Amino acid sequence: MLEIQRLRSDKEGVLNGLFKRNIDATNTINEILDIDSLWRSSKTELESIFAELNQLSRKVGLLLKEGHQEEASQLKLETTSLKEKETNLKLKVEEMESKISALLYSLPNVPHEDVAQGKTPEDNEQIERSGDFPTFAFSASPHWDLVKKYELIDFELGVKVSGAGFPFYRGKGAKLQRALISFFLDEAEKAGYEEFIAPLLVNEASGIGTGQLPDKEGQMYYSQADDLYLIPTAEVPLTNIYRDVLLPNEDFSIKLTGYTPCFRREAGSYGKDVRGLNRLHQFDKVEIVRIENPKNSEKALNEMVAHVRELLVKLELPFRILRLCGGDMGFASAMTYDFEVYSAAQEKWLEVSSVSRFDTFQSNRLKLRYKDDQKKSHLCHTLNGSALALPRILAAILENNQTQEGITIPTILQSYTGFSSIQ
RNA sequence: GGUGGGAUGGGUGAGUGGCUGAAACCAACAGUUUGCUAAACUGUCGUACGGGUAACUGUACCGCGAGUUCGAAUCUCGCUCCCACCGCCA
Repeated sequence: MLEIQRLRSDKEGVLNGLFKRNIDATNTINEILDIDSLWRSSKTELESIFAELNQLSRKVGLLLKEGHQEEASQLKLETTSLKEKETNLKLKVEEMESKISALLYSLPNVPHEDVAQGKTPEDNEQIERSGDFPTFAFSASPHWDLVKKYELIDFELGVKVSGAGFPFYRGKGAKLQRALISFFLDEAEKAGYEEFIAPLLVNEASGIGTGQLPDKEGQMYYSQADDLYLIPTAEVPLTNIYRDVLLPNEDFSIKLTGYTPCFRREAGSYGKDVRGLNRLHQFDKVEIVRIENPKNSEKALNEMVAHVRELLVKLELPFRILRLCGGDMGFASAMTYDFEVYSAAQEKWLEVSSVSRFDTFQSNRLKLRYKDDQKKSHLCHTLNGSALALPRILAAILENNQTQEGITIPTILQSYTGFSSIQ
């Protein structure tokens, strides 16, 4: 949620920023500011009524103590009209407050100044492209054929037991999955992130904290009997550790990581894009999360990008890094880098990581703050990124490393898998 | 699922209708003392919003939401969460 102070002080900047998302928020912001100024004057008036009532009550108390019954009941009468005014005004103030917050919740984050305007993925800026595309002397198979051939993943079995998008990993497929998770966690640990095993179901407050709720509840699985949501990413439980937290000083850098399954309903997609491992209802992911002083968040973002980049280099996968344009960024993000690996048989780029800074957008909802040297509190910055999402990595490894004899496991993973190829 | 008990500031914990935003202690921070450390002493020590250049000031907040009352941390009702014991279960 944007800070209302920001709208008050820099309306033009916010409007221009949102324009990069192709959103014209002029009406919304004007409405917010109109209500806000009315709210402030009403609030002041309401508080002065409270002050008056408080004084009267105090006087009544004193009078009664001294035994002046008559004068006390006189004063009591005076409060009735005040209380009536109070009730009406209070109602109005509350109405304004909920209107303002509903409008504020509807606004996405303002893109960082370096983010380009744009509408579609075509408008994303390529920052880097690395690694060579593999070439094959035979006709390369897509991963959904490979996993069948080598009995690594069983989609049909998943359909039987759960439904489409819930595959079984089996044998060396399961082992490879486990190897990737361990590798990613170990790398994160080396980079200074503390590992967590997080709850997979979260409450409503957590969903609101990281921006999934309200609005995007359709994307999450929901257990009605318990009023809990299945996490779409570890970002939700990990970041919400710091909901309602006031850090005692300005010297902090919090780095968290965790592996979790992720659950996404992802309604409305079909076709080749969702085939095989490309889009699942349940998938595995290692996430990295950071809570930073605003002055360090740019540095933190760069470190995270470098970290994810290094993972892809070690896995020997051809990849490219994109800085998303305004129109392609997520609701809460101020800047996002997407990582895509090239999957050689499908002959296309697959998104495997998204690294974002949210600035104060999440922390404002989370009420996550720190105290500066002057003991004033400020909102922290939050960041997160996938490091990495497993299925498409697996798809790319399988497709890119296939030979006519089998699939070669990337060297870095071999100590984790215990085998160097899949026949 | 059943039966009890509880929820007060960073922590422990006092407070059952009126200068109580809240005692006391601990922790923390600053200072004095000290060769250093420790101890001792002194002081500071919640958050949010509004007004004010500022000093400051008004209001709200004692799990959440209603209610009673001139006045609620304190009384009433509803809800949530936590703890203990029993049952069930990995």
